[in-house]
Amino acid sequence: MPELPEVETYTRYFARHALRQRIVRIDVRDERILGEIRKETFVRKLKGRRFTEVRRHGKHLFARAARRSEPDVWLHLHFGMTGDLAYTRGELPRFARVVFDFENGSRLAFEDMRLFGVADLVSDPDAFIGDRGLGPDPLQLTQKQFAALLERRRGAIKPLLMTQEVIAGLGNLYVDEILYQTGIHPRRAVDRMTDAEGKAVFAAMRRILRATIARHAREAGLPADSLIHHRETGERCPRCGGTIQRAVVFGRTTYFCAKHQR
DNA sequence: GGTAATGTTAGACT
DNA sequence: TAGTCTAACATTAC
Repeated sequence: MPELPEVETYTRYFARHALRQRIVRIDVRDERILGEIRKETFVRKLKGRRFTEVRRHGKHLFARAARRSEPDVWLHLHFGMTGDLAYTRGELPRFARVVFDFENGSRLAFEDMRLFGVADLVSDPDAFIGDRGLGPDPLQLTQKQFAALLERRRGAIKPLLMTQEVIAGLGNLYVDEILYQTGIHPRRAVDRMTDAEGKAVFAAMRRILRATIARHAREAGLPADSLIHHRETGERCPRCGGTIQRAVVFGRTTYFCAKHQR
C-alpha cells in the first residue's frame, strides 16, 4: 500500500531491522524489478556492505550501503503499486523479487507482486531527487511554501497534488482523503481556491499523513468517518449524509462526496 | 471472463 | 507552455 505514509512505515521498518547489518548474499529472484541496472552490477556493488542510514523522500526509500574506504552506494527502492518489505528468518513472501541475506541469518525481502516497483542503486539521494525533478516532501514543508506551490497554477487540485514534480509522496487514496476532509471537489481549479481553503488542504494533508503513519505503527487505520473506508459508488457519506460518487480524474478512479465537496 | 487495483511514464491532444 | 488524457507495464482478486 505504498503512498507516503506506507513508505515512511517501510523506512522505519528497514531502520529497525536491516540497519548496521552486513549483507552477505543478494538474491535477485526477478530481474525485471531492477530497471536499468544489470543484476551482476547490483549484486557486486552491494555484497559485503553494511546498511548505515535510511532515508525517505516522497515515495522513494534510500538506504546507504557503506564499506570502509570505498565511496558510498545507496540502495534505492520504489514500491510501485504493490511493493512491501519483509524481514524474516523463515519463509519468504511469494512475490519476493530481491532478497538480502545478513550476517545474523535473517533476510530482508523486497516483494512486489505487480513489478511496478524498482530496486536500483544511486550514488547520492539528493542528486537523484534533483535529476528526477521531485517536488518537496509534504512533511518537510511550511504552510507558506505550500501556498507558493499553488500560485500561478491552472488546472484542477487533484492532478496537482498527485504530481510528484510538484509535491512528492501523495497518491490517489490520500489525495482523495485530503479533499474529502476539506470539502473541496477534486476537479476544483486551483486558482479558484481561497487562501483559507489552501490552508485547510495543507493542514489536512499533514494531519492525515501523520495520523496514518502513527496508526500504521499500531496496525490501525484512519477514523471510521474517513473516505478511505467508503470508497464505493452510492455509499452514504458519513460526514453529511450525501452520496459517494465515482469519477475518473487524472486517469485515476476518484471517489468524493457529491454533497459536501464543492 | 471481465474489471479494477495504493504508480509512473511516453506520447498525443487542447 | 501547462495541463490532461490514454495506453502500457504485470499480476492478482473479486
